[in-house]
Amino acid sequence: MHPNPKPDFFEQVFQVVRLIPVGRISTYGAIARYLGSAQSARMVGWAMNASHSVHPPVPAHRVLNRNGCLSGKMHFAGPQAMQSRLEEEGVMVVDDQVQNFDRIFWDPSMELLL
DNA sequence: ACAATGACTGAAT
DNA sequence: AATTCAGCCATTG
Repeated sequence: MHPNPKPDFFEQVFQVVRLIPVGRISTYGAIARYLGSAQSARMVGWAMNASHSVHPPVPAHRVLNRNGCLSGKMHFAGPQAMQSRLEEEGVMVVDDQVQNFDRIFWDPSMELLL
């Protein structure tokens, strides 16, 4: 990879995602909003796409779209990798949709007041 | 430098 | 309630 011209945004995304507790999930939009770019949800997704080779690891499987569905599962090692990881953490997934979405939703701008 | 793309979202239909 | 439209902006061709 080339030197980081502006890795700030990605790095901030990684930081926040790493704070999502086990057994909880968040969304692209919520993270984007927390970072001040409410309309940059797509960039959060793009950051996740780049998060595989990042250290320390980023729990990208805990980031879903606003409907609570595993929109990014295709980008993991296997087609079921994302769901498996979530289920290992106690998150129930049915038909690519997380269950009890409202209950386990972790919103950084609400939970992570600074 | 311009056009297209995407792990999205909120508004409009 | 479900589907479509249009913005969003970093990255890539």
